[in-house]
Amino acid sequence: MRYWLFKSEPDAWSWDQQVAKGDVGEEWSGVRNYQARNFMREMALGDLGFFYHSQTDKAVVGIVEVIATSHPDSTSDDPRWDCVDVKAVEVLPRPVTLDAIKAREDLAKMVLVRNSRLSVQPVTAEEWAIICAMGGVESGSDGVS
DNA sequence: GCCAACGTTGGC
DNA sequence: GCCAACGTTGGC
Repeated sequence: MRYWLFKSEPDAWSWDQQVAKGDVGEEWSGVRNYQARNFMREMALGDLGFFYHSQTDKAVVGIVEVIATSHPDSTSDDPRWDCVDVKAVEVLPRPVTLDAIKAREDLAKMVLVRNSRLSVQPVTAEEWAIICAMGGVESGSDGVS
């Protein structure tokens, strides 16, 4: 079981829209970057990810779960592009801002900090636990089914 | 709205 | 296969 981070502009696809989809979830479509696509191809059912709002928010706002492994992106005719499906699992009681993340020594190596442009990225178990704690998520690394 | 960083494209 | 040009992303 691995951890990830999905980045979205709230204007394009917001956490609220994700929540509104419920357990049906939604394709994480529109990724046109090989690195990001390759990470999605590595994802397994039940993997968890942070939902990050870029631009106006710049904060981790929720947790999603992978509910379909990599498949062709329905929004592209180009067979190169795949994506997974995710569903909203839990909102962060307190969103964790980019500023707060950057302020922490133990999160300095996060991809979010180091390569801000990558839209789908891996998160270590340590980083996951720290951000869950910062966000006020009780369950942390387990039990969010 | 600007600009830096980065990825992709296309000419050679 | 290199590299310049260009487009896009995202923080500020």
